[in-house]
Amino acid sequence: MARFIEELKKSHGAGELRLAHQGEEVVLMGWVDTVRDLGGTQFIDLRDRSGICQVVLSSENLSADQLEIAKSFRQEFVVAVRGEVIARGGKPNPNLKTGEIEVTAKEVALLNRSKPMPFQIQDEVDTGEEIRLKYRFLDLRRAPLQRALLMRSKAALIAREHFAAEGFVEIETPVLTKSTPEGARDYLVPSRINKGKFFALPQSPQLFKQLLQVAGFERYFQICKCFRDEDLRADRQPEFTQIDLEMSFVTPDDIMTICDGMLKKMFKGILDVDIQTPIPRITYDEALTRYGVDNPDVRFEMELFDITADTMGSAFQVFSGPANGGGLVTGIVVTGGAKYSRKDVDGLTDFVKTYGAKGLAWLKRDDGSFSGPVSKFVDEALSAALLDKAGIKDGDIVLIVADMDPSVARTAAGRLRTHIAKKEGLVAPDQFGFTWVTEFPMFEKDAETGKLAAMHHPFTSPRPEDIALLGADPLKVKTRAYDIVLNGQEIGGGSIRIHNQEVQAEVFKALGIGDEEARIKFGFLLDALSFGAPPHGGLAFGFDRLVSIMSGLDSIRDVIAFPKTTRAGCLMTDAPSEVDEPQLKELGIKLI
RNA sequence: GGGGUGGUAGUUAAGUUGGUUAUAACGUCGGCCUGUCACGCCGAAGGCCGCGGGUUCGAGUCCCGUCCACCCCGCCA
Repeated sequence: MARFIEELKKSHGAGELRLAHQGEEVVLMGWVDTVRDLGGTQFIDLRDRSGICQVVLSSENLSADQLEIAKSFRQEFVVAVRGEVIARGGKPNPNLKTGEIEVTAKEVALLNRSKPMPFQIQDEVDTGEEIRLKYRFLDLRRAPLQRALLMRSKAALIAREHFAAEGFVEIETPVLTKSTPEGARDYLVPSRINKGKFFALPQSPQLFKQLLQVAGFERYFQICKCFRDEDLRADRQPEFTQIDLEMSFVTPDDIMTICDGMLKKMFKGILDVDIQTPIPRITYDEALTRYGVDNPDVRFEMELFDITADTMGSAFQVFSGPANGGGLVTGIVVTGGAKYSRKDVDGLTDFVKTYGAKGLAWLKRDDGSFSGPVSKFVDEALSAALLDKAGIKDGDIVLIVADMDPSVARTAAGRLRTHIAKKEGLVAPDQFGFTWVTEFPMFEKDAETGKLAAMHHPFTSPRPEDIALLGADPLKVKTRAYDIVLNGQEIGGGSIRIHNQEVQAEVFKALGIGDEEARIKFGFLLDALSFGAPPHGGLAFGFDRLVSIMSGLDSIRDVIAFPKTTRAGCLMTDAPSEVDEPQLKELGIKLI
């Protein structure tokens, strides 16, 4: 074994060998992917990061001692082989990139054994995620996960190259920082030296990157971990990675342009996909009107219609009630949807109910007439609206959501839109649809307390023309904020920030944050704004989401080397775990 | 916090109305095999049916609770 590694160095990746290497002596090291022992001749597929190559082990080329070692090879043993690349004696294997050749072993070594695998190391694996997460180091041997992490690495490199070329400075910000009660729940870290006090892990480096603008760096970026102690989803992990940037003396357009450039390079460099730039921009209001959501999937049409005005006189209370009561009557037309069974529509009804809709009204169009339980309510106004505004045609179904709360109707219809697109396969898997969504409202009303809350964050700059509205009609105030949306997922967001302490004070006031409270929570920021803060703004990409979409994977867990479960734990390390009493005592912490 | 799906050999699954010894495939182990490539053939081992109660003569199967994984709503400035 010492002969390999110390004297005989690995010369090639197993997956790199081609007919051009014919006749060369190579040294391969890697894992035994499969063993095919025919008795007198034994074939193994040797796998390393680069791929797979067939190795021939036979008595014709190996001594008895060596042959005995070869016979001991099992799946996932770590082995080394010295041998000659030859053209396949048998037929080529079209399933392997190295299928034209094989390596005739002249010397072999067993570098390490392996226990039997908990699951097979194959590209397509049907093993449950629970067992794969427990043995994550084995799951990561699989080619799809290797590809995803290699892609992630490449994407990070392209981002660094892009921002470096644009004059950005990469600066690290603290991981142990101050808890801020706004926003997501903080992960807290106790301080041994300051008993009873806690650091918080950053939800984002937001304030620090603004302070770096006050410091005069003008262009900052960082690829950094962020932490949020909230419930998990397929696209949400408690710790995740942002590509974070901030610039001075810029408009929203400047920032969007810089980000367009990064995305263009990434998609070209990694997927060889050309993104049309500038990426289209629509306002928040337009996104809601056309798609019902602020993260629209723009890869397909099926836009929402608004028939509120057309149903005011309807005899159907489900429509006329909301239509006359400040609500909304909206929906979508599914082309060819007349084929839907009652059961299909029931399923869609259950779907919209999860978003708070009371139900789903539907009408089918066939042979120039409407059918369905609601058809008896189709008066002239509704018929005209469905034909002209909604554009329903023979063979279609129209799905309508009406609600006294316009946002409930919009959200339900909007989610229904993407739900059906997925069901009907309206989007190709390798299709990418980008859009910017701009001019978000400054505030939204908290459903429980009725108080105003910052929609983005309280440092977001209102549109200059809306500053006067801050006191008078805050819900009308629009901001210089923008989200970048890809395939219906928010992959980044940012804004121009407030650089003027009077405006900042007004925003705090609108949020019901008093002077004293503001000073305690954000005193350092207000301080900084008072010492010549330049106009500035920025954005942060959700790096995990971006990579997961690029790699065509459904969950960001698949692009994170060691992800956590939906209960925010790690099945491999068993974190989080209990700690010893002395450790708690040292920190001055007592469990209740 | 709420809703849903699932949990049976190492892995993936089947398991009828509650009924004898809980099946299969892959993997593992042993044997045979010199051109296989998901090698093939023969044989063997391998089970806390997630966990805890309950109903019953009898529970993988029915009931209650609980844990875990995943998906969704709420939440995520």
